[in-house]
Amino acid sequence: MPTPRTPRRTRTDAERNRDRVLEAARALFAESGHDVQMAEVARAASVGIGTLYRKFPTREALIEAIAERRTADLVAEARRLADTGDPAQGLAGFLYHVGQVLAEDRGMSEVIEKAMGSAEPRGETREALLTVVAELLGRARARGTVGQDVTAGDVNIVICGLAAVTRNAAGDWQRYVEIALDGLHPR
Amino acid sequence: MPTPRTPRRTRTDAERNRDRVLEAARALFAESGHDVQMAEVARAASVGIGTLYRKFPTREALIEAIAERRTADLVAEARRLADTGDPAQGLAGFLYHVGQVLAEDRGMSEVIEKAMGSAEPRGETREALLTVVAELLGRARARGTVGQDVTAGDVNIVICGLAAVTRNAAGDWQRYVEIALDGLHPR
DNA sequence: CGGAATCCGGAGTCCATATTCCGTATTATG
DNA sequence: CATAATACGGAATATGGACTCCGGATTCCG
Repeated sequence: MPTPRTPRRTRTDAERNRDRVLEAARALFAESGHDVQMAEVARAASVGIGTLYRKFPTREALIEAIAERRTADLVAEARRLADTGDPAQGLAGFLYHVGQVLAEDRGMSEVIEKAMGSAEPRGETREALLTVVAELLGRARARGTVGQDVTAGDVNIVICGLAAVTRNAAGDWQRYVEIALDGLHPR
Repeated sequence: MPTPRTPRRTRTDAERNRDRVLEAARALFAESGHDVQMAEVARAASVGIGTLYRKFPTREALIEAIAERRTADLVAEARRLADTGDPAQGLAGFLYHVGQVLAEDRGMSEVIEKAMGSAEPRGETREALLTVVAELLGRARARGTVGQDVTAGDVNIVICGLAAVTRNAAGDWQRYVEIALDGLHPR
């Protein structure tokens, strides 16, 4: 009789290492963007390169895993703001929040720039982000905070630009948000 | 008696090849950004790799040479717009012009994003660009097209964002310019 | 033309990095 | 504990691409 298969529990050290890698990579990517060397990630995680690759078979996979997480956080915050009735928050609050996050995370600014810009936002999380943003916009429009003619696409390109600004003129992103918000206001 | 040095004229084929490289690189960079392979540039220029490297000892040097040229063109156009008295032109006209150019030149969008964003715009041409933009802003402010509180830095970050938009959402950059311009308008 | 003086081409060198492989070490069960 | 099942580390390998080198081709000058 073959295949008695009793699937053991995942080894605790394996799980711990996975977390270490994720955390180290998150920090490095935030600091220097996605072109960090895999070896450096392994070192920062106090893990062998072999282990790193067992967890994430490809650099792409690692980047993707982290992008997914962080995007989910963004979505969560957007939902929170959407539910909060606070008029001062909503879309505007979200833009400031995104600016804050991207200014401290170069890797994410790269992810978001692409996600908001291009027409192929692979991954359901990235899709979810577009959805909440659209909802945020809907509320803002209903409240009269932004013009009736403002589209979701408009907001997306504003965020796309925001990503570039946080990446290159880290100190002035708030001013950028102000200008963009003014530009979206009903005339 | 050594060193009688009679410096010959540059060989015509050498000059021709230099132009070919410059043109080929411009086209390739415009199409795919700066991460094109040197070998590909040589091929496109119908020139050997050795020749390519004799003209431009480094990939950096090649990129720089082209960036310089194209930036100079931008400066020239800005000057033209500044001198034209047409109220409809000026800063606004320049932003549309930049959008147009960057939308068709990925390489330039990379250059401009950095030039307008960071605080170290190496090269006098890049410096000149900042200067004309400031002048354009001055006139727009005088004319009341933009708010009195708008600074040169504000315009720079707007252009920085524009670069990202042309690169990722090529179709919507005009809308971005509209929004930004609205955002800069006096309230 | 003749022969320097200059250039040209592109195979080959070199190096940085991602990714693989496998002998050991660690952990989960019974 | 014994032992199979899993995971680990990191040297070794594979790959991609920038840059070098030099014998051969061109062009300039008198």
